Amino acid sequence: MEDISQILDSLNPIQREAVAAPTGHLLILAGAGSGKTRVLVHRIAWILATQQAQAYNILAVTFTNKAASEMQKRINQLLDGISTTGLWVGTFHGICHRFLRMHWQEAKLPNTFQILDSDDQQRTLKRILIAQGLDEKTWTPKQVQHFINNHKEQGLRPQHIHVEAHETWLKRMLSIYQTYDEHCQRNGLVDFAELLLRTYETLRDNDALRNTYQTRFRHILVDEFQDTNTIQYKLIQTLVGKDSHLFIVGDDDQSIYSWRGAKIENIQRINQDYPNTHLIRLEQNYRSTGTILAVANQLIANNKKRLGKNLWTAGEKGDPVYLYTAYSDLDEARFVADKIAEWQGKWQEIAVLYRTSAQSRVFEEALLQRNIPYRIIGGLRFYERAEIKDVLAYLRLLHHRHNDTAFERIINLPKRGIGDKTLESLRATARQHQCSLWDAIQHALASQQLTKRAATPLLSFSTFIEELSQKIAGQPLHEQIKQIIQQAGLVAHYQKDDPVDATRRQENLDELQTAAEQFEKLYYSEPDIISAFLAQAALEAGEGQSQAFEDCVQLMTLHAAKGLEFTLVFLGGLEEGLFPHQNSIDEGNLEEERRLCYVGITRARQTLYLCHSENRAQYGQRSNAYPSRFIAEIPRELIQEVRLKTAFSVKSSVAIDASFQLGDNVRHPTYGDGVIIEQEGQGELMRLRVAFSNGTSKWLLLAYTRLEKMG
DNA sequence: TAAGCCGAACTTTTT
DNA sequence: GTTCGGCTTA
Repeated sequence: MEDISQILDSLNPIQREAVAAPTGHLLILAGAGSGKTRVLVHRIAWILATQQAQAYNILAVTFTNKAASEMQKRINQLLDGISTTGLWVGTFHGICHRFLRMHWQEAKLPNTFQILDSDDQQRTLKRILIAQGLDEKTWTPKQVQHFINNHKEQGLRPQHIHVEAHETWLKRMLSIYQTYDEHCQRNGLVDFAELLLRTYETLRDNDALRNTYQTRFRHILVDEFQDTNTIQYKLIQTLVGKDSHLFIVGDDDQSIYSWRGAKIENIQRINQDYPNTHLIRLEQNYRSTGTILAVANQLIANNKKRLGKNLWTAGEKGDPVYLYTAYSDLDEARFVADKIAEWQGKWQEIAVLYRTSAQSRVFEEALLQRNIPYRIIGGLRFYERAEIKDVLAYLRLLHHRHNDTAFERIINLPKRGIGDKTLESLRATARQHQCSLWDAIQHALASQQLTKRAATPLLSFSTFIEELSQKIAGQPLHEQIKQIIQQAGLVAHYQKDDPVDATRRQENLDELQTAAEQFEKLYYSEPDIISAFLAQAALEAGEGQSQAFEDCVQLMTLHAAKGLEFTLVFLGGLEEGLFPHQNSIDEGNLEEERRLCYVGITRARQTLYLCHSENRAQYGQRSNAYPSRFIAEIPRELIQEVRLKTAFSVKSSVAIDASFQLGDNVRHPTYGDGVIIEQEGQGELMRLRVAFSNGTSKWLLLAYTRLEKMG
């Protein structure tokens, strides 16, 4: 590239220092909104433009597909036509998958190995547990899944785990782990954690291969390093050769995934493991107002375990941060929705953030009532939807008859009269012959031991799959999918199963065909497009819903908000027990909750509303709630409390609004709208009987209730 | 075999 | 208060 300066010109001095740093290991502590992605992208462009290395020598790792594609896109923009062929940008899992596809022999995998997603893994484990005759109450698939993934993420195989003779629980767990691994190996299945562990082990044990990659990757860039788990860090360490340079970007204050195995210690360990690492802090924030940053800084300063960092901005102080004390969760939602309704800009500039997904419902209802379009981020993703997984299971089985996971999913979908009894005998046959369930059908039919009632549907299923397989052979991917949906009669099945959901499912199936068509266009040169498509479906589960409604208020959990920014942010449910969550309080994990709050606050560009409620319905129970300690940790002078303009009674206040009269329309934070139908007593002892629109009526002591007088 | 009823659980979730 | 999964009944 002729114009190297263009890569540096748009950066501030510290960003420039990071981007143009001489080779050597670098740790960039990048605060929220400090231009983290920008620095990563410009660093890659800088390396290429100054010809320190070829694209082929660079590896850039991210945590989400979104971040990876964003980075790839921005690199291409910046380099404007200069080839980046050979550059590896992807998620840990994506990169490991690629590696294992290339080196399946060294990794001791079949070249047709399939990825087992979380759901498939759980189903597989469930079958193993049942096969071993274990009590489902004591040995839940979920618990076992957690145990296995947890150990794989620490790089531990069953034989590495020390067990004492008396530890029966652990012994049994290890034996299940072992059985599961053997099952996967036999059937060419690789779960998410295995992608990483297998790659690590292959590189560790194969000197030639390791040397090749260590020599190749002269620049290894890692984003969101505070989120790496043990095996991910080990993998990185294995890739670092004597001429490799680490460029690590992270923010210890934004580490919010310890419950998922992320080790915040990794970022603190870098200096020990690579003593010559140069540390650079990016503290200038380009996102939020001075006040919002002050609030964030003050809050996070309460954490003890920090590398330390203070965000600042050259911009304005801006609005104060608002605090609204709601009477109930409904009132909180009403307030938020009313404020949103006043908004002059685009809906998509607004986010409502909360600690738990269950909180979204009241916000949804309030927004729905006001006809404000919204979108919930997170939840079930496209390729995780049952109907999508059903079709993909057919596709899998049609191309790999011995895939038992796929087989189990669709053997009786739609209903073919093959029930648990028949299936159980098939499983037994499969175990006995050490074969797949598909082959077990042939054995079972040949042995003539089945009743006619069981044999007939099995035979027709087997014929159906064979015929469909011949029919779709050689056809394009989207056509195969179309045929599967039609021939299997899936639409009719969903219609019968749940007529209300059927339309939505149908739409998703159409979407799947479109997605397949797009995939074909993009990867037309791929030799095995079916496998590639299936792998992508597992690794990149896609968005929750289509992007059709672009301009929407965004509702999401704080975890889902990481990395995003909005002009106007509402942070709801700041209550003890909810945020910080009770479990975190009990586990003494308050610092992570505080970081989560810090993440939430730093999402806001211009205006931030903090909300808490004095009363909240949870698990169908209504109870009192107390303001979160995080509110108390923010200096009062940075906060402006919001009060209602309408007449309302104030608990323990001197002035009790006496303007309530018979017949007045009122609103109660918990019970909703109503009319005053009786009145007795005076002053603080005044009691009002209110008939609510839900049909109930209640006596309310004015001094202790929170009634609002309506127009 | 399949539909319907009842009891238990319930933070966060990417790959 | 909802959802999921297991158990019972037709």
